[in-house]
Amino acid sequence: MKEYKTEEEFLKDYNPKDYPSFAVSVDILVFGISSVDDSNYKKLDTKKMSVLLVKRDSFPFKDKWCLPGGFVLENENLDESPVRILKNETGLDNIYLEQLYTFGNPKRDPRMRVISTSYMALIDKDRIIEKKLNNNTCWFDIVEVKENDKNIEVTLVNNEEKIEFTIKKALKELTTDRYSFSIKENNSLAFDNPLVIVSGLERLKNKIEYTDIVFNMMPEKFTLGELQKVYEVILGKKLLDPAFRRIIANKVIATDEYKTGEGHRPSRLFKYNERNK
Amino acid sequence: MKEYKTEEEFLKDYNPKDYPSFAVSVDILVFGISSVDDSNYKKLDTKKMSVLLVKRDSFPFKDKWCLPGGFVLENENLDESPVRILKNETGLDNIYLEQLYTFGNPKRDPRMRVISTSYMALIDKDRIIEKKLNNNTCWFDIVEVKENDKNIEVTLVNNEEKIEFTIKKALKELTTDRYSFSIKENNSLAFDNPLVIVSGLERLKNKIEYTDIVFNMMPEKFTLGELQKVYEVILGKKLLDPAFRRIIANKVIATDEYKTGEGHRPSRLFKYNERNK
DNA sequence: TGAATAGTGTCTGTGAGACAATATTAT
DNA sequence: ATAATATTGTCTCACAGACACTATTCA
Repeated sequence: MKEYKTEEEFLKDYNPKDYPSFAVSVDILVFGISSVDDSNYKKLDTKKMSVLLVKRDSFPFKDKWCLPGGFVLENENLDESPVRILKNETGLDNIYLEQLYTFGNPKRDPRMRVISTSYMALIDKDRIIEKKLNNNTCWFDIVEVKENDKNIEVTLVNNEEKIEFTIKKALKELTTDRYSFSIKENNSLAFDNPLVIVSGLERLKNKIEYTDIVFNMMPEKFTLGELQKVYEVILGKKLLDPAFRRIIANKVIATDEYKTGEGHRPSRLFKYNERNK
Repeated sequence: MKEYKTEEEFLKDYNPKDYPSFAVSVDILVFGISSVDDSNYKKLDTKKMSVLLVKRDSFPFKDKWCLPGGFVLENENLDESPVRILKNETGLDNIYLEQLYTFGNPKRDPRMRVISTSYMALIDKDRIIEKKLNNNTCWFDIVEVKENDKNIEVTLVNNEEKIEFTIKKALKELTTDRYSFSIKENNSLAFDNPLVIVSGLERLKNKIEYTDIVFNMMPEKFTLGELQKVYEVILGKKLLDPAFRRIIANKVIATDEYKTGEGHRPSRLFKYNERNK
């Protein structure tokens, strides 16, 4: 092996082709919260959470749905790649993004060896509803997440289609960590996208409890009832009013405005309290 | 654009060179807990946490210390790469590993474009102390982690050397997430390794509270005093005995054995209670 | 015997769960 | 008036922090 005196000298001789080469892609799991009108004028709108999916128009996985995503560019910072792709594919800009997990199964993509880093994006879907999505891009509502010791079953629907998949939970052998996930049933989604969705759901459920992440999914002003409904959708359970109000008390600031015309007592509008802690 | 009828047909024509190519590497942050003999025969051994570092013998970053790691192989699952590398570089086998974060700054490595996924490994260092490490591999004790609103300062030492670095904490602009980290001062470590170390310290601190991860760093049988000292080293603060015992009460099972000969009342040995929840 | 840790008892304050009660609106 | 949500009050229970006390060993 040749000896080099300086780093410059070494780099001049260096040949990148000596190392295995991979394509690197990102998958973006976009969660959006939106309102569902209730027919009863007295009832509050309910909230639902949706995932943004793209219909693949080319191989591999042609005609299956997949998460928005794409390849990282040659001189692009990994963390900036999802920002660019989200803007291109969906027109969405200035959005909360966080890295989830990097998947690197050699058989992930039949074309070539791909390493894929997944990101989770959170938005208030009502706020961007007017933006036109590409016509191969579509919101799917998360209508059911059934979890027990062994499996997680997820059901997504849009106007015409229904997507279902099942994830198998397994305790890792050696470790005392949480569960590891593997895909058990999946007919509609490309790649290992079901794993990404489940990881994101878990991450969101956890982080809503100890961060202020939820306010990325809220409009600027909101009632506590609305905020509570968002918590309930994400956590998948009802919360008691007084307990909820205690929890979020110092995360919000009251405004002077009220939301009226709802067929019942008007409720005060609140804002996110950014200076919290 | 040519139209393909089947996936097979498409794949035959497909040329991987159409996509930017990256090298993919893993960095492994190995945390080990070990005992420090106290000169006073009556005092309990204290515990310390150490990080495994390797001295680089080639460019880039020649003669700097870095985390064990290497390139992912062509047909290797990403998550299996750190297992192989750990075994080769250190002889360590059957170890708790979890993925931390994937770093992909284009200037990370002067040789070429590299994406690097970091993993955290946890071990009971006393249990493997007899294994001979390569002579360019060395444990550094984490002797100080000073954190305030703006910075995290970390000091590592081995017998001869002292490594210090400072990480700058910044609130992300858009997001309401936790802090984002950047390197402020670093003279001794290669690549972005200081970021990996700090991420791991944070992850460990968090997870020790809501998982059983700590038992990966314990011998099979241990006293509650020892376990408490490990918590204290990781959390960086003293804990009160009764509170601690309440917390870990259903994570451990008492054995019939006692640890004696310590110059004070013997203490019962406990085991990890695996069937917990 | 004394230093040191092991292990337990218990008081207090905080905070979540639960339920009740009151307030206010649009139809 | 009524249905529906908004908002607050408060009781109880679980649990963490804090401190005190007892137990036991070995040089």
